[in-house]
Amino acid sequence: MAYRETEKMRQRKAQARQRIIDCTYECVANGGFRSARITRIAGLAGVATGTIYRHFESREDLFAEIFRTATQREVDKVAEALNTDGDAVVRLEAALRQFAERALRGPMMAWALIAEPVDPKLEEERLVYRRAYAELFEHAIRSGIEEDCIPDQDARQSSTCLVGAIAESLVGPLSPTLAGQITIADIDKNKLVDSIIRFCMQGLTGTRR
Amino acid sequence: MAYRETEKMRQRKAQARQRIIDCTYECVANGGFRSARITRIAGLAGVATGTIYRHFESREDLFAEIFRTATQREVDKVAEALNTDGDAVVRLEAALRQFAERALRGPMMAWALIAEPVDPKLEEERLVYRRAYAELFEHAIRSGIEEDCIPDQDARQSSTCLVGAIAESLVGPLSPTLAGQITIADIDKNKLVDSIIRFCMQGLTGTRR
DNA sequence: ATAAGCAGTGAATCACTATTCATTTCTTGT
DNA sequence: ACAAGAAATGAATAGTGATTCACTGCTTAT
Repeated sequence: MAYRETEKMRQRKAQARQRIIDCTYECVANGGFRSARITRIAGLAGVATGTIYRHFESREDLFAEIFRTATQREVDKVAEALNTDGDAVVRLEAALRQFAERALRGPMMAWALIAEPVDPKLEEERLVYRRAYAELFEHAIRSGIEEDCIPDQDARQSSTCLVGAIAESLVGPLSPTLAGQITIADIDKNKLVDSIIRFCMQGLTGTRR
Repeated sequence: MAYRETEKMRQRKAQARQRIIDCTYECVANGGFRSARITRIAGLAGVATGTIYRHFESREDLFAEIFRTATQREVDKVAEALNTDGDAVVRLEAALRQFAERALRGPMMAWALIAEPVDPKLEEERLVYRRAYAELFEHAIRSGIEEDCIPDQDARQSSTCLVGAIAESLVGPLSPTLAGQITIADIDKNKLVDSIIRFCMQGLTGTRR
């Protein structure tokens, strides 16, 4: 025997893998999934195209990992906002705001995750994550119903509507044709976020504020 | 001179064109845009692949026409529902119901139009039509505000939320993996549609019913 | 019947990239 | 220094399906 995997090698490989992930992330954050070419990613990461395939089964697989990592980060942020103090209404507002504001801060990545047309495998991931958001909201709505600050309703259905309303409201502002050209002023952003939230909270609580 | 286009020829060509359109429609209603192959369409229409290109610039072009026709039909139905008698709240409810029920009646086509990942050109069309729906709703909301049956609000924003909420609520039930396997019972459909509408109307009016 | 010109044909081509794999380069233990 | 194996390389390949275009066959007016 002569060669055996050492810690040094393990680390070096892990670094390469991470570099590939980072560069893919950068490519996606820059132009979405569709325009992210393997050759380009390899070039950025300073490896040969073949090397990518020593770390990932396929392009789709690599993308799926990026998708999951990036979306999980967002889901966690929303979960965090839902875990603060206050009644369910306050927490839901905070969560919706978190979601929308983060999306507007990284519009291209948000678009890629929320609305870019993607291959079936990624689309499946997307559905999973939309459900993940919906479930977080659903849970909060249920607490709200128990706490009596939200009227009784089909929590699951309402949560789906929340996800849809916020996603749709963001698609326009996030769409790359616009995002590339127009810079959305902070004031507009705030107005946008406020009015999304108002609609959603009215939908939930049945009361104006 | 010898050959000159006659009425007979014009009609024959128009028929071929229509056959191509019909068969494309059928293919899309059967498996969405992505799986609709030119060769298959040509086969169904009883023409050679090359003939398709005598009638349409490109595959994308053909699809765009199908997309526009099919979506316009839906938009018209919604517009119709909004044009009946009654106050704005009643008319909006009718419109939302129309939208949802028609989608559930033709789930694959609805999915193709609303949620299937498509090429950029079609995606652009889709955005246009989402705006078209939103504008119809927006107009109705404004009348509602004038009629005093809907409280003052950002009508444009609310209309976008309506489109998002209803689209998202339908995406799950429409998604082909499900649609192919599960048949959605009429009772479930009614419950689904009712709860979508309840959320949306609460979001608009700020009152429970 | 004939010639001019358009419509239809479909096998061959093209375009596009992800993916492969024979080869090279590097790492390790003796 | 060397041999055994692993990792990296990147030019060549492959898969896919839209699109082309040289040719065939109709239609029309004379």
